[in-house]
Amino acid sequence: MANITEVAEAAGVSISTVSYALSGKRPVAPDTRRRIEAAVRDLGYSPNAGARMLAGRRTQIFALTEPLRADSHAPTHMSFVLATTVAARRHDYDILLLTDEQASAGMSRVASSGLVDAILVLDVGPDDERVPLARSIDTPTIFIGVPDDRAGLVCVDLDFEAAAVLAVDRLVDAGHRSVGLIGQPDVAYEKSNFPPRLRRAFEARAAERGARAVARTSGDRSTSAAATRRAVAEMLDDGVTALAVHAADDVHQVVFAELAERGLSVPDDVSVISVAASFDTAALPVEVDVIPLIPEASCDLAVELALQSLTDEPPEATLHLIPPTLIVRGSIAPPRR
Amino acid sequence: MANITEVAEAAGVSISTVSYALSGKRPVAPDTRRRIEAAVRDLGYSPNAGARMLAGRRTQIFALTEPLRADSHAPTHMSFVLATTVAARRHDYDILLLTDEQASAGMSRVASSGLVDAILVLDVGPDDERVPLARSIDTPTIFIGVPDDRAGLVCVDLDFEAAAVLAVDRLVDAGHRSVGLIGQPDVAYEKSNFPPRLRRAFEARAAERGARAVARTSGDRSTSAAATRRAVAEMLDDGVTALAVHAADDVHQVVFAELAERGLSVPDDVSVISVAASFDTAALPVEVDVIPLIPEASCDLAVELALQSLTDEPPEATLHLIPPTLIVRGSIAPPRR
DNA sequence: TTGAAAGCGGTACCAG
DNA sequence: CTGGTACCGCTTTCAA
Repeated sequence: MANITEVAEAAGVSISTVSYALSGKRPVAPDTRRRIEAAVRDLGYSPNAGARMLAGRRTQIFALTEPLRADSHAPTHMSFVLATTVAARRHDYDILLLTDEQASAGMSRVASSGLVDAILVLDVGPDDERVPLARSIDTPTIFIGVPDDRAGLVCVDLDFEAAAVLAVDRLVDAGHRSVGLIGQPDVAYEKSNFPPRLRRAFEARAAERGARAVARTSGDRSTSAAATRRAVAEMLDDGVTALAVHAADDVHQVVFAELAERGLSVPDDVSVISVAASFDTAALPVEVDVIPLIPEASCDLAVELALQSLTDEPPEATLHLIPPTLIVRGSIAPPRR
Repeated sequence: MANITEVAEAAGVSISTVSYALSGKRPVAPDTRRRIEAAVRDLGYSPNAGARMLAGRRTQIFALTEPLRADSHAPTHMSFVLATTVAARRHDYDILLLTDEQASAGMSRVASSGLVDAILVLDVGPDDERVPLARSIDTPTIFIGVPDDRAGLVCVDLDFEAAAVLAVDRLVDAGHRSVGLIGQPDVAYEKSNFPPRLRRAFEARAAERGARAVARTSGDRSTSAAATRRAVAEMLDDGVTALAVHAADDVHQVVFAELAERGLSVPDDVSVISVAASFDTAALPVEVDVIPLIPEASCDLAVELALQSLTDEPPEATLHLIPPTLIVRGSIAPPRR
């Protein structure tokens, strides 16, 4: 824990020169710089965080609020937390994790103490308590996800509507006239905003294209396997020839298991497309076309926006949509009959 | 973002009085205190974090290093992260999350910049790179989990050996002479330290008690269902009459599914005990005796130790074991024949 | 019971 | 290209 004075002495320069050599905000003679760098290395110096926060204008810390509710899907949430952390580190930022049930308390605390430069909000609910709070504090706040009322907020998200449209179009273009959507667990349609957004767009696009759409959730967490099997079975009996799956890893597994048990192969008997999956679909037992939800994409953008909001040209307070992409792996074919 | 000077002016006192009124480190006259508190409220004041870190001796931040590897079991890790955060908040501490692949870099950075008061280490591997680093920095470090070489380290963990002994004793006391252990996924036996510890103790205790022990892993992550079914089947065919399960939620589900398919009921045909489960076993389809691994217990203790290491009586650099507890739900009975 | 003032360790302005 | 120094906002002696 050496300090800047010791570095300056060791290098035989003033502390301001050390500061400038490190920040690069002023030119420093090459060999002066070398001496300083050597001293820094020898002493294992890194600038005191508190002093920096106080004197400079930046804390180099972002808060990340993520309720981590028990009913949330852990792997998905972890990917987002991880992606955010990695993105932040790339810009020399650390992540302070706020998980308090009363997320608002944490947010106001870090905001009013100036502990963080910006706040990133994960797991955004339709009627999120963090929304009004974000409007009341002066620490820039970026939402990764979209609340119902997003007026005045900076939000980032995959364009779920466009993803649904893309999925429907792929299936209808291949000739399917009756398409099914295996959705998220029931609870997700209340606690989150994107599942209904995707489902609505799915149904609307199907209607536009003159196809029939059947949507089912994947039940509740503990009985999702059974509910999913039933949904798949009923859809197939109902004449559905193509499935879009908007769900976690395990639900995909169950869908394929059910198809296999019925002796149906993909894509010859049934077409399948995975929509907004945030896990690694390449590890599934069947090669499946996918419109992925890439946590890195959302989180990278969110971090960029957070950084930008610290400049004199803050980002527009609007929804920043990430266009969906399609990875083709051959799970879509024309319907059998 | 008012500062202490504004509060002092508003209350008509000096800044030192404000400071003392807030910290309580010096008696303040009742009505002086009231005026200060009013000013604090009116101005929405909370002390600047950077200034506090610089002037005081505490940052009120703990770092939490958690690799968040892709092959790690997300729900389990999330419980630990959450439990740590909650425990820390109870003592007015925030958590800075370090997930870098090169976990060491993050640790040295926060240590040498004085960003955090202590470091909490999660997901500890047998030969963890954070072990030598912890020895080289002067920021107190607490391991939640145990590396192979723990000399000089403060570690916290469930007493897995005692848990195994307790499980074996329960089963043997009930009359079982041949007991099986359905273990963690293969990878856990390389990447972690506790699965082999538990297994060794299980086998050793069985031998001591004159019982036969059969241990199997739950295969690799993607094929764990099949591997688990096979393990259960083979054990039963092999004369095992009681199963100890040391694995995640899904593996438990598979075990019960396999037993049900064979028409075996718990505990009449087979006894089962869950060992070191960190999820909610009450939600399982069968009421099962459990020796739980309680993340809150480990994390609370770790936070206590972290706090204590900031005092002049730091905790002993040793393994702080948490004694196992048994919850009886009626899944153990004497063997059938 | 209260106040004045010396740091804590940087940043960045003002000089040279 | 480099040095001196006034802050940043708080904690904590030292005095009164």
